[in-house]
Amino acid sequence: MTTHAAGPRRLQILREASRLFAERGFHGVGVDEIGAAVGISGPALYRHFAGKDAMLTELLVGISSRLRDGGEQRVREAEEAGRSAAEALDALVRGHIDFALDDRALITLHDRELDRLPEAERKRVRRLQRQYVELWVGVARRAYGGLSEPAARAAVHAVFGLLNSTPRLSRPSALPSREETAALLRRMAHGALRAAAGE
Amino acid sequence: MTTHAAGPRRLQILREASRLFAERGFHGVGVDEIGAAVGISGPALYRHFAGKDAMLTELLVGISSRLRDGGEQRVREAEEAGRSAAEALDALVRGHIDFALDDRALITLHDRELDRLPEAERKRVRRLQRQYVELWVGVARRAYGGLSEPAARAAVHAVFGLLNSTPRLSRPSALPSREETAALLRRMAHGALRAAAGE
DNA sequence: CAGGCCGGTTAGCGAGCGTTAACCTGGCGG
DNA sequence: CCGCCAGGTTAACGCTCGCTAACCGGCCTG
Repeated sequence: MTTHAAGPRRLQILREASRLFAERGFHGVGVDEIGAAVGISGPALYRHFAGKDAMLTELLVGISSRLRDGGEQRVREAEEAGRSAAEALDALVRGHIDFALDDRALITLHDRELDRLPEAERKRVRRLQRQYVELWVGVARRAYGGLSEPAARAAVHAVFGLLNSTPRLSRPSALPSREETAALLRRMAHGALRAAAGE
Repeated sequence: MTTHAAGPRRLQILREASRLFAERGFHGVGVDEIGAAVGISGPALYRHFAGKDAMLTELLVGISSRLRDGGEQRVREAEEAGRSAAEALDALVRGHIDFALDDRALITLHDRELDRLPEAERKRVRRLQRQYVELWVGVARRAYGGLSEPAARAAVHAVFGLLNSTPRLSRPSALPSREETAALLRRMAHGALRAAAGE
């Protein structure tokens, strides 16, 4: 079969691989290094993954799915509770911030290494990403009046860039506490969206 | 000597190299490809550059210098004309937007491939980047009252993420016109900064 | 207690990479 | 007219990389 079974080793490998890929880029990390990071060496990885590409694929598909599924769930919950579109949008913002602050390496990979995937998998990831964007675009347009669809899409991309900026900071120690950072990003995201809609 | 002379060929190579590096990553592009992109093949590049690393170095040092120098000039001009800190900040925003929209490939490299530089050059580029950030931080804190220095730094990084988001769009054709995009980004940047300062 | 399989090991292969070497050519200055 | 040099060429080298092959020990099962 083409897929391997699950297991704690597998997860450990994925965690270390995501860290290394984020630090030095997909092509900049060798399989021996990934193996060494989990205490085994080199070709033993092939007992768990079909190859180096398969690791990146699994990481990117995983993160895109989690983003989209988490987003859809938050919006659904807000709607079922009868909350406003503005509140649903805030739920999306908070969810994305949690993700960006807790899984910095994955966020980095997510918008940096997509082009290193083989064609078929790349399409799959792009589809998930597009669905996530469209979810935001819909909610944002309902929350703010004067947003055309192209403008909303550009604005959403810009907000993603804003929210994903923290992983790029060289020393995270230079940041305020996690809660302060989250609050700051949340305020900025809403400020940016409000301004995009033209006050 | 270690440096090569200037020349149109050199610039042509740098332009194509930046495009290719941005598309597929530094490690994902071979020297033969870069050569082919300018109509010569492979090792002929070594008549113009000491090596592949030297091309990336020159690109990153160049862009970081242009950003910092351009920013300092704008702030200086604003101060000499007696304009407010808010206006100086707007000048920084506009300048950065022009850069992001006109040199998309370079902006991408700038925050994606820094780690592929040899240690010495990387320090040099980081120093330029830090100076640019500090320029923004100073102006932003003068323009808005309630911004602590760590918060201002995080906010500035976030705004960079926002402004640099457009190159990541798969098809730029999905964007509004250049002027509309610039205006949108400008509004969003100021909205985000205002919100960071706490209204 | 025998056997299979799970998850390791080391050795090695084949391709691709950046780089160097050796050679060539056309234009320009003395 | 001669020689030099700038700017190309192709061949080849050495290294690194992803991956496969061959082998092996421990544990669980029949």
